[in-house]
Amino acid sequence: MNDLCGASLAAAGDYKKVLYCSSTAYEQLAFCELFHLVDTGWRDCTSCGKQLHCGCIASSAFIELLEDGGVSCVSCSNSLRCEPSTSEDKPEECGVSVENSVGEMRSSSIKMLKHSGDGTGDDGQKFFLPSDNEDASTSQMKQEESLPPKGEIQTMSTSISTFNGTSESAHGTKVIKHRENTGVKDAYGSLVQTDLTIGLASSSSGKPVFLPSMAVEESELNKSYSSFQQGPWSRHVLPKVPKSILAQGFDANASMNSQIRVARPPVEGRIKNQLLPRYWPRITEQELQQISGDSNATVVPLFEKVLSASDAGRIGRLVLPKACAEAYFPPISQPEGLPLRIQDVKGKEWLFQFRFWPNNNSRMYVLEGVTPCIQSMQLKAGDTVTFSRMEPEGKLLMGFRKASISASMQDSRIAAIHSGVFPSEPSLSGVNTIGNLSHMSDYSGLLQTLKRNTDSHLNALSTNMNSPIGDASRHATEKLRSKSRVDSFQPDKKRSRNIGSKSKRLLIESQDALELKYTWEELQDMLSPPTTLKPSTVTIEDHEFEEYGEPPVFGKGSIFTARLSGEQEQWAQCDNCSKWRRLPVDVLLPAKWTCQENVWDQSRSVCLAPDELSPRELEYLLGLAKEFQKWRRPDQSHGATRDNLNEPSIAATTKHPRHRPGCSCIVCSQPPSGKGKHKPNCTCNVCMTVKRRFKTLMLRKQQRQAEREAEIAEKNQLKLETEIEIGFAESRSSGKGQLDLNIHPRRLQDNHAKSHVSMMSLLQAANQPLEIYMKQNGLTSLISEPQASSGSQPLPQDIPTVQADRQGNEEERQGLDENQNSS
DNA sequence: ACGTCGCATGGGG
DNA sequence: ACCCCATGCGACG
Repeated sequence: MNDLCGASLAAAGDYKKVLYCSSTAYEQLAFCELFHLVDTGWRDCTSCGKQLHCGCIASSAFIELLEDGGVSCVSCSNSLRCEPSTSEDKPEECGVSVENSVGEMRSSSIKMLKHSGDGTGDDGQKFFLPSDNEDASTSQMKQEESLPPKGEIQTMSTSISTFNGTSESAHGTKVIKHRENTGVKDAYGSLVQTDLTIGLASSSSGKPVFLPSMAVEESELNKSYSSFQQGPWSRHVLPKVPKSILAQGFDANASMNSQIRVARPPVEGRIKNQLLPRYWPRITEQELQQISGDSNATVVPLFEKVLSASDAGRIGRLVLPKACAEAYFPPISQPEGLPLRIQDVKGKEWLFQFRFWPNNNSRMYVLEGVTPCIQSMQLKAGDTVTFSRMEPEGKLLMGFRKASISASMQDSRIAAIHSGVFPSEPSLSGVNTIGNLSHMSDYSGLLQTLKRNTDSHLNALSTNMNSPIGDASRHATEKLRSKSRVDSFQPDKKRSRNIGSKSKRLLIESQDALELKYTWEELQDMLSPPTTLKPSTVTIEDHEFEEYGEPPVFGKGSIFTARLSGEQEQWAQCDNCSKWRRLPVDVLLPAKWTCQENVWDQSRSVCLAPDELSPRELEYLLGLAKEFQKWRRPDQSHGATRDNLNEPSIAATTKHPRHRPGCSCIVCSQPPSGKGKHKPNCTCNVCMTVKRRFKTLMLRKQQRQAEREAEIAEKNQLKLETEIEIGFAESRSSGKGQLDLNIHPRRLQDNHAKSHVSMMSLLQAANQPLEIYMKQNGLTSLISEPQASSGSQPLPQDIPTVQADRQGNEEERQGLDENQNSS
């Protein structure tokens, strides 16, 4: 366990002592929790040697530190003392079972902390955290474990709800707390107050940093990323830290106090030191109540298991952890075992065969016949089943928890890829934009983007990621913690684990595969406040918070472009002169960047150098970025749905009345007049769409015509040669023709005079490549020629078209198919 | 051929 | 080295 505490471990012994025998420092208590709880959940006081744990089932989340040095269980209200006692079997003493509490702690307003430096002018330490607007339901979804990354950022945490104010421990650790009402009710029905705590921490490098407790838990960010998407985002600027404090090199931090999912150590003595924490029940009080219903019975959580692929598969066998089976299920001596009745949450009783297989002089326990039950709960690999026991009758109960992170992980993955640092594929599309390094609306995306930066094949891996598994992140964190920093940058095949356990046979790529390769310090260094908005300032206890409506900016905002030639570029804006400079695609810029740092183009390495982009080109470029952002935040883009977001970067047009931003109709799909030119054989999405739609239109017309002809035939008007027409929209300023396939059939009647196409030519047209058709009709391009650039070095003729990554293209294809089907 | 049963294998802690 | 356990796989019906 030593490695969990990093440099501060030496103090552990003392702290343990303080923890139970002194009334002093909250942070010390929490610190002990951090390193100690990972073990078994039981702890012993170093002075009296006694194991402390509260046997009260409901109490494991909170304790209260009493003024006289005692500890009080919030739930059972037992006041506990660290006095030598012989009654070890009685749960009269309450340690704290807050094994997960730190990970659950949430700041409701500190999102980014910036430490003010140690007087040496350091300004690089920033800690961003997103807002935490989670509600009770998201809180319920989480499972967590809170362990600080070893040797990276060491934190301690407090979760004492009674403390409010500023304290300074004998070790110079400063903790400032501010209490907020979150509006969320805890399992006891009380409003949850969030204690916003700011602590002084130090990094392994010895540099002090400020950070909230959330920062200790990267996986938390993954798991609850969806709740992070909304602001505000805050930055806390702390006053200068006295060197006397810094010299302590000690870690404090911050924490919140909330109703949480708590890992409960085994309730039965015979197993308490054997059961792996991964099996500890993490059921919440609410869930327990759900299970027990209105009855007065007590529900004792026993254990839980993350379903493996084979557990959830069709074999219908759920492998039980050996220790759990032997501890909580009836003893069996024959492999055939016993039938076992287990009641589910709905009250339905299931009959399973509880048995074992002899295995290497051991046993492997399984529940057989679980398929119907698993299916009725709609569980799949990665979800968690929980086992409890109703007391006093002893009835076995089972519940479940879905792997709630799946969706958000998926989304975040998409988001990450769309904001990819290094687009890994040549552009397939003429018009897509990637807001590279732009506002990150989620950390998960950010983290994965970072990951992507160093591990390009991850993308391929994550493509196979069907269902990220909740528990896996815990392992990821454990792994992260146990790795040296250097190691964390090395390729590591062991990382491709999954489903909370250990087989590489599993098909599902877990979050583990997305494991962070950056420490929080490194990561936070890449964050800076959003440049677009002025923060509002709030002062809490002399501490100033800047609150932003936007997430922090990761690195330097830039725009990725790709030309039809396949050439990729990146455009970034100078912080001094605001000119946009063209950069290599693989450049990662710091948050602050100026022309002077433009080492890639000496002729534009000073602000005086002229803009490479004409105003018009720039407008277009920014339009792309803007559209991309809208796409990233569909809720702000007037109801755009996934379907019509497939070509997100299309600059706005008003070409047709029903156009909405994000509209993927063919009219809107075309770049604005004067921008871009696609070759006849271009297979980009837009052109393919044009072609498909053209073909569809032709077929429809053919169909309509056939119907009409049938009518005509009925009327014996045999000689009528039917003509229908195809409307060609007048091109805009360029005067070149553009295909307007959005013309409503009815409108065709009105345009009768324009062009007439016989049935035969129609059929031909529908079956020949579009470009041939166009050539025959005097059309050279779907998209008109670009305007001449006004810049001294004109943009290549194919205007930056921003690239689509794999995911984007997949979505596009899907979307196009949908369009196709619905049209 | 296919599903089930019982065990075997082997990765990983 | 030992144990756990995810899942592979042969035998069987």
